[in-house]
Formats: sequence, structure tokens, C-alpha cells
Amino acid sequence: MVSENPFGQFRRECEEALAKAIKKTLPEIKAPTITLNKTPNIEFGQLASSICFDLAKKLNQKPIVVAEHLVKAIDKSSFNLIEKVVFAGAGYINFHVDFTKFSALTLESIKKLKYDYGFVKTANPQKIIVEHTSVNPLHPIHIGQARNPMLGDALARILEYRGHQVSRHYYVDDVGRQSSVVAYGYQKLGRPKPTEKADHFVGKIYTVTSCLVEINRLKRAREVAVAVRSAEELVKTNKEIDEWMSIAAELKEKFPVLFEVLMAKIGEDENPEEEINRLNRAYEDGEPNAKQLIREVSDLCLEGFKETMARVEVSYDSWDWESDFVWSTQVSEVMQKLKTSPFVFTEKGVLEFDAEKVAQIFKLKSKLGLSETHEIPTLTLMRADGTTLYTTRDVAYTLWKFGQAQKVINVIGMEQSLAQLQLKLALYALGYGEFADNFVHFAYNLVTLPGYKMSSRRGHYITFDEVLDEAVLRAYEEVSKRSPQLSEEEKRSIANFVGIGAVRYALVDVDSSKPVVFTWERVLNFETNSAPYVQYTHARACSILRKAAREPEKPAYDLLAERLERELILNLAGFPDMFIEATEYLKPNNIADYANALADKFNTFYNALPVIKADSQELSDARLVLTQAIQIVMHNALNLIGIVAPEKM
RNA sequence: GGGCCCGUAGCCUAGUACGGAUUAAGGUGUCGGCCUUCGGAGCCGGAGAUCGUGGGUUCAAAUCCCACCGGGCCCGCCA
Repeated sequence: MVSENPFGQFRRECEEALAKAIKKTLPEIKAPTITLNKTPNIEFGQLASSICFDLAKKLNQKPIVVAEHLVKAIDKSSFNLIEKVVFAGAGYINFHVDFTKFSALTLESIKKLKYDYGFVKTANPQKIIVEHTSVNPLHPIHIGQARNPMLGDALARILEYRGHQVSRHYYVDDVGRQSSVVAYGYQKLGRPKPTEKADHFVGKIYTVTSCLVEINRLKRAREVAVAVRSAEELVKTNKEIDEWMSIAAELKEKFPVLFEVLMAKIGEDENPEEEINRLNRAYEDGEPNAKQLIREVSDLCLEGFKETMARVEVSYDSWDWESDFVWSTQVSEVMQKLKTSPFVFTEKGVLEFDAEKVAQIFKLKSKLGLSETHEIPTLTLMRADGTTLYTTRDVAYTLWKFGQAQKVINVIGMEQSLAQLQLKLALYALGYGEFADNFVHFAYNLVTLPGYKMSSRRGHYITFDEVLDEAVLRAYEEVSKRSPQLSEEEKRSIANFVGIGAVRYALVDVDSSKPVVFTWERVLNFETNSAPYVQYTHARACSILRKAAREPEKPAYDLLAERLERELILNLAGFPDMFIEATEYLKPNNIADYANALADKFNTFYNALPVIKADSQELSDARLVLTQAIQIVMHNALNLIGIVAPEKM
């Protein structure tokens, strides 16, 4: 017999048994919803119901008395996996699984389904777009931004395994002013070929250019302040200039040649800021030279991103350029439609979107989890000069996404929650309520560095590449120390998947709503609760199976009676439920936790109980099957979060 | 000022959506053990927690409600 969800099957049996008993003994009570809880202790069985506390109130009896009646009325003979049902505590009903049958069912199912085990398919498969990463092509991806692709990719993976048709999208935000800044600097340098990894190369140009342009702008602002004799303005501007001058000094020291050249070239322009604005406008208008230039420098940077993402095995199905939506009619069409809706008004010559009014008229506040008294701020849709703003363009982009998917999940930092809410409300305003309902902002909390704030403008950041390099280097040292007998090639390959796995794990492991403080210690952790730990445990399981060098022929599952063995079987049987939950509630960190807990338990198991040299051949066979099952499930779990499950390390 | 998120041993984290069992679960660090058979990236044991604070709801609260405190983020004709 094979079950794709052994624990789920047991749960269903218990629910049915209990429902029948209630119907039989208490026909006057209308069928309550039955939810079963995991027990705190294996001695209380595997599932428990506390329904008697509710029933007791209605019946005006003691919970334990009700429990006793119900237990007596339960006919377990018509069920397969229920060994016994007992009443306990103040009024619990505890269900005990028949371990002989359950172990056989679980282990045989895993053996049969193998690398498909656990991935229960949804009854409602959908086309889903997961947009993630979407780092602006201005500078290398830094560690604060790297949490995004790690979460996004894990989400895409689990949804895919769930049976959805997932498409991973990268939104290239090339329309902002910042893109024009870097393009301007790049142009001034004569469009040089990168002398290093392209995104790092572009990043330096961006940082230095933006600093020089800012200083130039502030100096002109100071002249104005002097001319109009505004002391207040003068003090403020001077302060800003001082700040930027210190950044400039830092940059000059770090990149002396680049700094000198850019300073000379930018100095040729009377008003660099005006040049940049002109470039920006030309780009939005689709002027060919501007297009050529900005696309060229953006592409350069994206090439660097692709290299980085290839290292961590993250890829994308679609690269969506924001500019394409501006150049086509899509953005202007959305604007037109919004303009004619009752939710857009003009104020001081600019178009404003009244998100609050939408929420009120469509009565969305409680649905969106907002308090009735909270007033949602308006959103500016268009500048006075007729150019559009980021969120406006995002509305067009989102509609385009819904043209090819039923559900859209945006992996975007929680600092953009308001903008994402306004975007959702714009969809309602446009009459696309169904889209809005299937529009998910997967918000995650920030990664911060202890000590200082990351600032891409200042060039103060730890790049994701650096973190990966360091992790692989550290892993190499570890492998060399622990397994000196391995060949150089093996060591390098192991160091790579261990180091990268460690980083992926560290960024996925924490609940996405919680902030993460980046420390090297966290990411380079190779001990318990890390990818290397789970990987190592997986390799040990493989090692035992290798050493046994035989297929278990007569496993006697009833001999797996040790508490540890039973707990392991329960863990394995619960993998499908865990997977379903992680997928439905978008909690990739659950997978990491599960893998770690399974590794923990397995480590304890094989340290305490001999597998190959067990007392009897039948027991040894049973433990071998158990070990196989653990190896398979650990492999499947690691796979879900994009981590290699090695046979040796 | 308004809104959102976070607050669990020295440090890091699970549990919170859906309230349940005398003892709130791991890790790290700390103290003490383990070449015992399958790889010590490991295993076993000890100490270590007013679950931010105060109220409330409930037979039952880390979990739900209210108020407050601490930290972060957002409230741009930036993205």
C-alpha cells in the first residue's frame, strides 16, 4: 500500500472516527468542525482532540465525562491506522497510531515514491508569476538585497513542486533617474569595457558619478541661497555639501583614477544635473541614442547579476523592462483609464489617485486588514511635466502580468508595503477586483549590518559576491581540515555547494517577517542548524547505506519500536503536511526547520542504535529502510530550498 | 502626528494564521562527559526564560482583544 501523505491519512481516519462517534452519541448536536492537534508528547498518542471542552459546555457536563462517552462510541475496527483511542487529562481524546501498519505504510510509500515523496499536488493548479530580486541595475547586489532572491527562489520552487505553473520574473527598473546617472557617467568615460565583473564595474561608476553630480548640484544651490540671502537655506546646503565632500574623499581614495577622470569629464558640463534629466526624459520618450546608451549600461550590470545568480542556482524565465511599458502604450492606457475613474483628481497640476476613496467605496478595509479609521494616503500618478512615476508604471506592469497568470506574487521588501497597497487598490479602481484578490505582496523584513547602515549611494555595502566567496573559502578550509584525503577537485566542488548552501540556508531560515542582522557568524555557520549540518547528516546516511551494501530484503517494521525510531517515522510521515502548509502559507523557512529537525533526530538515532549490526537481520533491514527513507526525505527537503544533498563531503 | 512590522534564556531562533495537557522547544555560548560499532561538520548530560509591560476574554493565553513601552520601516512630482 502506498500513501502520498501517510500522516494526513491517519488524521483523516481520526477525524472521521470522531465525527461518527459524535453523530451517534450526540445526535442533537449539530456536527462541529473537528480539528485535531499534535500531542505534546508521544505518550499521549499522535493526535488529540479538545472538542469535549466545547461539547461539555453545551451539554452541561464535565469534559472528561463527554470524552469517555465518545471514546466508547468510537468504532476503530472500520479504520486501518488507529490502534487505540483513549480519554485523558481534563477531557482530551487521544488517538494512537498503529505503528506496525503505520511504519510499513510510511516507509514503503517513501521507498516507492522516492524523490516525488511529499510533494502533494494541489487540486487547483494555477499559473503563478513570482517576481523577485528586481535589483536596480546600478551596482552589485548587496547582502541586504540578497534575501530577496533566496526567498523568491524558494517560493517559486515550492509552488512548482505543489503543481503550479510558475514563472520567475525579474523587473528591470531602468526608467528611474538613477539609471540616467550611471549612464551619464558611463558615457563620459567613453563607454569603457569592464575591467572586472561587470556589475562591480558599473557600481563604481554609479557611486562616483552620483557623488560628483550631487556636489555640483549642491554648489549651485548654495549660490542661489547666497543670492537670495537665505541664511537658513545656506546653512542646510553647506551641511549637505560637507557630508558629500567626505564621501567624495573616501571615493577618491578608493578609486583614484576613476575619480579623477570622472571629475574632469563631468566638470566639462555646465550643469550635469540638467544633462541627466534630459537623458532621463529622452529615454522615456524612446529616443534612439538614449535607448542605446541606457540599455547598454543596464545590460552590462545585469550580466553581472546573472553570473552571481548562476552561482546560487537561481534563474529567471522573464526579464521585464520597465521602459518597455513606457514605450508601448500600456502605461498611457492605464493612465487614461484611471483618469476617467472617479478616483483620480488633479491637485496643483498633478494627477492624484485617491486610494482611500477606493477602499471606502468597495468596502475593502477589513478585507485588507486595515482599521476603518485609518486613512490611506493618496498616490501621485504623474509629474507636472507629464512623466510617470514608479507605482503608476507598476500598475501597467501588473496588468500585463495578469494577462499571463492567475496569480501574482511580488517578493518586495516591506518598506514598500504602502506602494503595494496603493497598487492593489488601483486594480480595484480599474475594475480588476479579481486580479487584486490574487495579487500578493510577499513582504520581508530588512537585513541590516550591525554598526553601520548600508548605503549604495555611499558605496557602503557588503556585496553578495563577497559573501559567497568568503563562504566558499571557509568551506574549503573546513573540507581540507576534515577530509584531507579527498582530491583537490573534490574539495573544490564540496566547498562550493557547502559554502553556497550555507548562505542560502541562512537567508531562508528566518521567518521572512522578522528582521535579520547580518553577521558573518550567522552565514558561515557550519554547525547545527545550517545547510552544512543537514548536508553532512545526509552524507552520513548515504555512507551507512553504502557500507551496508545490500538491499534490505525482509524488513520487520514491527521491530522499529524504539521511541526514537517512532519519532523519526512520524517526522517522515509528516513531511507532506509540512510541505503543503509551507506552500499554502508561503513559509519557505518551515522547510529549513523541518530538514534541521530531521537531521537532529537522525543523528541521535544512528549514534544510539546500530543499523548494520543490529541484533537481527530483520531489524537491521528495517533500520536500513528507515535510513533510506530519511536520506530521501532530507534530499527532497533540501531540494525545495535549492540546496545540494551530497553523498559525500 | 498616522500606519505597518518586530520584541521568547547572555546571543540566535521555533512555536503565534487555527488558544489546549504536569516540564515553553532547539541552537550558540558556558560547565562536565564520549576514539562504543556505521565518517567527531557528531553524540550524551548540567546550569540558563518575569514568552517586552499592564489589563481583559476563556475551563484553558507565548498564541485572541485593549492600552502602553522599546526597536525598525513607511507616510516624495524617489524607486
